[in-house]
Amino acid sequence: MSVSVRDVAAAASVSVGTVSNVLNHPGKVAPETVARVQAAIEKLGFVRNDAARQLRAGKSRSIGMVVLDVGNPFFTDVARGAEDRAAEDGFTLLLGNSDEKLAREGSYLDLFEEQRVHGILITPVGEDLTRLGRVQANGTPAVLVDREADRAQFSSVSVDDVAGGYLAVRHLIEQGKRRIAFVGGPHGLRQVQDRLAGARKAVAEAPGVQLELIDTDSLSVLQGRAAGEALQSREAVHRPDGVFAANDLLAMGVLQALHMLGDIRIPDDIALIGYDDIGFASAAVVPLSSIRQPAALIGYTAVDLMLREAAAGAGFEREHVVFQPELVVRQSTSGA
Amino acid sequence: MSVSVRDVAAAASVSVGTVSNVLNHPGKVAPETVARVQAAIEKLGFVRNDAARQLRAGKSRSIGMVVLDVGNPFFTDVARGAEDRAAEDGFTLLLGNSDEKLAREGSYLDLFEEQRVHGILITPVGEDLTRLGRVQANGTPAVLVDREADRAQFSSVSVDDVAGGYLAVRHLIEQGKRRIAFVGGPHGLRQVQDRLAGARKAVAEAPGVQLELIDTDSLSVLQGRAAGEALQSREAVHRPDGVFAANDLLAMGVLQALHMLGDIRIPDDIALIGYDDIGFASAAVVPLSSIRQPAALIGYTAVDLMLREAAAGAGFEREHVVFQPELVVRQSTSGA
DNA sequence: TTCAATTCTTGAAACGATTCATTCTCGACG
DNA sequence: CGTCGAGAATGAATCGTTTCAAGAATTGAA
Repeated sequence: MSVSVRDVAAAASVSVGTVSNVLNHPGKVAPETVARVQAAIEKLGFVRNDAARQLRAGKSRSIGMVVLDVGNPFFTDVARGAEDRAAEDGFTLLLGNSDEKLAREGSYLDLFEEQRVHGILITPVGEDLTRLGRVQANGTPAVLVDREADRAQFSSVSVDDVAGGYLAVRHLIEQGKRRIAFVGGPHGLRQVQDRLAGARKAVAEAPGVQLELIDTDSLSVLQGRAAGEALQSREAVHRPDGVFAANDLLAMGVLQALHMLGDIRIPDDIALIGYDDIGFASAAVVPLSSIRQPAALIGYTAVDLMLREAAAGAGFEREHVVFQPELVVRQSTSGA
Repeated sequence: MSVSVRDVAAAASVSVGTVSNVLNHPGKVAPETVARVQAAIEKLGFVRNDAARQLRAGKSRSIGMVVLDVGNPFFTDVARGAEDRAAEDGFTLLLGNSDEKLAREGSYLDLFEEQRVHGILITPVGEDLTRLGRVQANGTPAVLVDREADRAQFSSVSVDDVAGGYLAVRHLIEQGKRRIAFVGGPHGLRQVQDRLAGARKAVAEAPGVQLELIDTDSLSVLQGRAAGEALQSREAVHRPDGVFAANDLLAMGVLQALHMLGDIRIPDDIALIGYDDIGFASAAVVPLSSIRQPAALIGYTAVDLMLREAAAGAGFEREHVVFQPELVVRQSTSGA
């Protein structure tokens, strides 16, 4: 059914080895032979069988990536950066979506292992990285994205989320806000923990400022809207006057709820700041203040580290790149 | 280096065939043997080599999908639906991003062919589908997504874009708008052509209404912003009073430009409507009217058709599912 | 004319899982 | 007591590509 090198070899009256050389080391083959083989390939419509190729090579030309949420523009931006770097070296990016679920994350890791992927980029759902450690021990380099852990074991590319949380809440406090609410969850996510830790730090430095936690099940617009509705249904005096959402999707949900259902003024009654600075943040009902992370660069760098680790082999010194987040002020916190 | 069935077989004192049976047809193996083999698998940390598996099987358990823009939530929603359907049958979705570029589309098709993918879902960049036809002829079913073509050759799942364009512009006209501008491009994209055709139809029905075309290089927020800035810099009398953008990203860009840079009132001075009804549309500065498409369902259905075609084999009667778009009115066209 | 040095080409041996025709083991039944 | 058959297990052959040691052909120098 499918055309193989054998068929091409026969059609061009050469050996299979020569066909393979034309494909992979054309310099080693006489020009006219190359032409003849290529004509045969063209004529027969030969397409390399990647499975056989990989079987022989022992490793694939793909890189596996698992993100928390493909619906979040932040992660698609990271993936884009990763894809760019991968393409530079002829690698393909396989993108998996864990949806913040351990089970889905696990099944992508299974898949990637079975595919003998060249390396793995992952934003892990939980704290437990033993599974990933095992993969790594078997020779597949893994790089943590947007998350730092056990520095000796995994390379990582991250942004200082504690600093980001601090920036966000300090900014709210500087705007005169005193009753701050942190909207986010699940708390198993390191991003959530760190951003909250930064928030706590900023609050601790400012006497008289209170911090309230409003938990969500995930970092989605829907969850944000639910949180916003909860706030909106409270009596005005019991509402916070500043809200820090763990990411922009949540923030946009909160914004929708507050703005559309209620008569709450933003930022006068409640100031709102998000995290990630996704492209849509600036186009929101009230343009959203946020903490910017260099998404594409994170992805690019992660693949870079991974490829370096793969090339270096066993005794590789793990690297850790930490970017600094940046405060972006828009109308949702600054009425002017 | 890597553990193979052979190693497992040796460790469990059985033959390789038995190990394979434990993996694939556990019913054919005596329970105690299954246990022994599984213990060996566990102990050695055996992971199936997918390349070898595929080589033998001749086809992979993956489905390839090429979309125009992963940054567009519409397509990630479609992909999500596709992934769901694929997962139901144990397939994996490989997601490629053509970025509206023929070259990138081509390299994904190459990749998918080499991977002997089970089937292909694609929103093609251009008009020329001969390449895709060849792939299809080689036994890999291809389903067109959000695009209908040569009905005998490819199955397709689409939305009636002409109807959608018609709905959008008729709505603008009903709001009393008379000088309509269509923002979109490149015109090589069928989506753009059809939506424009619908717009033309609506304009043709309404005496005295003019249609102006504002071309863009792609369907992105950035391009939309450029178009919006161009409009904004015109003298008021030369501006359109209704704008139909070929998708929501463009519309949001236009909105940003008009709203932030200028003193143009929306919808009073200019009414604006987009297409796709992405989640962010309702959270825009001015909540955006749009044409809704059942994104996830489109993806789900596309995989469904593809799997049916793959199962049926050669003499398969192509199917064509066409969904109807729906007008969603928000403040950007209806001041109330 | 011969020999050495290049430059090309060859074809068998891997890679690792799956398949399938065979062989082996029991137990039941006549 | 011999035979038959179901249930288990076996292992060689296979998928299609790449690699690599070895052979063939060509060139130039002596």
